[in-house]
Amino acid sequence: MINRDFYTCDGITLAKKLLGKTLVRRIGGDEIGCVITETEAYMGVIDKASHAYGGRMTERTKTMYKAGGYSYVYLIYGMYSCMNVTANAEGLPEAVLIRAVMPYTGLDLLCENVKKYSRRKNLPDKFDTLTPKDIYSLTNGPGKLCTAMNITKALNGLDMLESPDSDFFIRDDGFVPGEILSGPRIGIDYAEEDAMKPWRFYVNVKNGKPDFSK
DNA sequence: CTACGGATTTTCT
DNA sequence: GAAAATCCGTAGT
Repeated sequence: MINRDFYTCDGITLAKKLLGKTLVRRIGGDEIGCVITETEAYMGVIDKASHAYGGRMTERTKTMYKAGGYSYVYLIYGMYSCMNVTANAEGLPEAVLIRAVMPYTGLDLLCENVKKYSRRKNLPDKFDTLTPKDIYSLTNGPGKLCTAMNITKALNGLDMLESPDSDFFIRDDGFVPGEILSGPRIGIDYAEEDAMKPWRFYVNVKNGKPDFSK
């Protein structure tokens, strides 16, 4: 089982370690499990792209200052949630944004959520005929994966360590990434010199099939 | 394939 | 009052 030490490292290290781990959401006794394929590191007070740049401490950002392994969920552009995991020790506001996942368990429930909460109009009537590429397109963005897994601000600040009564946590199901690629982070043009830093990490995904061995 | 605008509301200045 | 760690449909190449 993943323990606290796993999260007690800098954000860049954690962003790479989270690739291949399973984000688990339980709703009404059913489980949705999605394997993480893309992450971004936000490096706290020294990172102009970070909400906590310069030590900013507001109602929103205070959960970033928690110890490693807690959820940081916030609303972006008025309509989408973004899911992060805090990194490093308490008082160091580093975090890892989860940018994309691959649906693994609970696909039916996941598809129900997309139908209920997504603004997409061109959804197929029958989800059981979806190709791997179609399925991956339901969760290949930070807002999309939160819609599909019904992750909202109500889940902000929760401990992501696995426990029997938790309905939101991270688990190791044994997926091992192949080559880990990296590049600049997305949507942070305002961050000046930090906008170029290669702090986005991802595995290659071909036709909806990520580069994992198990 | 790329480019653009609209949706929508919390958060911070 | 403006910006925001985004997504989706439409139009153009």
